[in-house]
Amino acid sequence: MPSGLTMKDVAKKAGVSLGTVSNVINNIPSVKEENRQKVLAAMEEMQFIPNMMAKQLRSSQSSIVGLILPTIQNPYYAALAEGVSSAADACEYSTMLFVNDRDPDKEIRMLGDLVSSRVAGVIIAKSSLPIDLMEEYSKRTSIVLLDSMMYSNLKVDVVSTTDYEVLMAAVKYVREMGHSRIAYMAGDMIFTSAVNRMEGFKAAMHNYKLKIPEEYITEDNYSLESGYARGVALLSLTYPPTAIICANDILALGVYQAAEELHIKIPEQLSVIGCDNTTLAHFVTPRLTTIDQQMHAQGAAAVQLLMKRLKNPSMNEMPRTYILQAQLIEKNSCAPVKE
Amino acid sequence: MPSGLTMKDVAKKAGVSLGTVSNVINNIPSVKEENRQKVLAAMEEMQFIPNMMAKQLRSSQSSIVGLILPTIQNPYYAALAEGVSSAADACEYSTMLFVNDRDPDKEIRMLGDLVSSRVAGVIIAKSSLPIDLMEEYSKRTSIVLLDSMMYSNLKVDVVSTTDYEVLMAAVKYVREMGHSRIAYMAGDMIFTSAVNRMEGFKAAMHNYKLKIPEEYITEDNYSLESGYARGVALLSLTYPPTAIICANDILALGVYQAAEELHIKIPEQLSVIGCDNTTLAHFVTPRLTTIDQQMHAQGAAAVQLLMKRLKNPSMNEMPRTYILQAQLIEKNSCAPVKE
DNA sequence: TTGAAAGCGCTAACAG
DNA sequence: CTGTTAGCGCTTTCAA
Repeated sequence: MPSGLTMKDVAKKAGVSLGTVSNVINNIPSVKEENRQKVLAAMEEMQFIPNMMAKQLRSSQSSIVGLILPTIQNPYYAALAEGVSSAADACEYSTMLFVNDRDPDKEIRMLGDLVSSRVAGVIIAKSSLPIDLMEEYSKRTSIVLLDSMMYSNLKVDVVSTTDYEVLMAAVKYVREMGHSRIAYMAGDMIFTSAVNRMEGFKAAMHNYKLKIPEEYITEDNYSLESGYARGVALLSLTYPPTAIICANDILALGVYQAAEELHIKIPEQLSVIGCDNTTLAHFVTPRLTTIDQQMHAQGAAAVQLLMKRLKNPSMNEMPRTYILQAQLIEKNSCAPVKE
Repeated sequence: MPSGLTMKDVAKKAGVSLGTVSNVINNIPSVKEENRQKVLAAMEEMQFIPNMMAKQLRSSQSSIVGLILPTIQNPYYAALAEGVSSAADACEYSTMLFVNDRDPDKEIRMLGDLVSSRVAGVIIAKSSLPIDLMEEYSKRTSIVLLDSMMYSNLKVDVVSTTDYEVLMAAVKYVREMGHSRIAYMAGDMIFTSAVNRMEGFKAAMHNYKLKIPEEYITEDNYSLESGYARGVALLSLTYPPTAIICANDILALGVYQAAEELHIKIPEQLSVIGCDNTTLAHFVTPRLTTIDQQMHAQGAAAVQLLMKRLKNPSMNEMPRTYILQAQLIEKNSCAPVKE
């Protein structure tokens, strides 16, 4: 590819100095209008496109935001990515996307690459970075974490939703439909959101003075298979739950399949609540009542947090937390208990 | 953020010259082992992370691949993005992601940004860039197009699937189940894949000497609403189709909703084929027979094409086309016609 | 208001 | 095999 013209070429053609061209490009007002026009004309004519790398190297500031995700095939992370990408775009930043496949080594390498690229900041979802590395890297770039492990005392910002509260709301929702045998299907408990949700669930059950049989709480991965297997197990109990709250929509669909197989009707005989409000929730029958995690908004919030730190580097060293309101989205998978 | 140590600092600490440090970092074999160790030790101790921007500026070669998509919330593009990202990662490239929201102006700006960043190459899905701009940009960076408008005579590489053939296969599939009233629900006809599929459909119908009533072919956007509306219209005809082939899975789900509303049973009374093999196809009842577009593989192929051009810049000026095999994925939404 | 000049951190010749 | 040096294309003083 042609290596591209430089500002020097533009300057020559416009008959001004390199500095003036720079001033025009950066909208420095002190440029004489006549010269500005000359430069603009030259740039247009030569189809000049400035070299970002040189600009960023020289000014040692980047207009790139790094984003590290476990995957992007899950609509949940896709929404996050779009939130980040569009918010960054609105601030004239670009997004560098890395998918780590839940491989901790890849996560480390990718974060290293991002630091190496001297990006403005990095947003990481579901980080499981060892705390010493997180500390190390957080000294070298601004980091915003979404639903990751707990890193106390580190200067990393955090975006999250009201996991605790919304789980309470979910319990309340089915409780008020008369349910008392309520199960919770959790995901991987190393992440903050999982922990908070679990606690919200337990607290709500406790408030209602409802017993939680040991078998009603399960922890496993987020797959359809796991949802199905756990669904079958739950529904085969002597006292099966009449409502199941799942840590994501996929698990809930696994429960749908388990229920279908056991000829248990949803929502008449079993209420199901999912989590994430993915498109899936919309397309299954019955439509799945689910918890909206506002991933798009979370992505945008993460970018905002980053921008704040960049604009004010001397900002309070304290990490900031931005908490969004998770919401129960009422659809058709829950119904009052029938006696 | 601390601006970071430089190779100069490393050189000083290791007691060697800047050049030697560079040689160590770039694995130039001529470095004396003793010095290599000293440099490595110094880098380790100082936690040195090289500055990519400087490296890329100086060597005027980037290790970034640009990716422009209409959206990433559609699993179809998410799979593509993951394919690109992971293939790029395997080649030690990073991915810069842009989501243009189907806004042509954004697409132009984003491509400009990418060229400005002097990325190694750009992969664009569903490009609708005016041909003159495409020509202009294709001179300045390597471009690989996926399912875009036709740009003849331009030096842009293309990745696609066997759209024509697979549509023929789809028709064959339902034809052999006895269907003869087969409708095709198309998408936006400015893109190559849409054109090819349509032609494949018509050719297949022609081969089977089947009539295509005018109402059986519709063109509109890819939304659920459109699928529903067109589904209702088709199924309300005096001679409604017994099989509907849709240009994507979402449309097919719209047809599901239309059928449900009209109390038409799928697949007993109506066969439906989708396209894209998104997770949705897997989760609906009955599972949707669909066409797999291999988006993940397409993404990886796009990266390969780029890599080939980079390794061999003097490569044949001819644009290359990489065609992947689309596949009909048989699930449960089609059945033989009942008389 | 502008031009000249000094680098940003790195790579790649080149001499030694 | 290593050190020195000249830039990559840009921003940013600093004088003029």
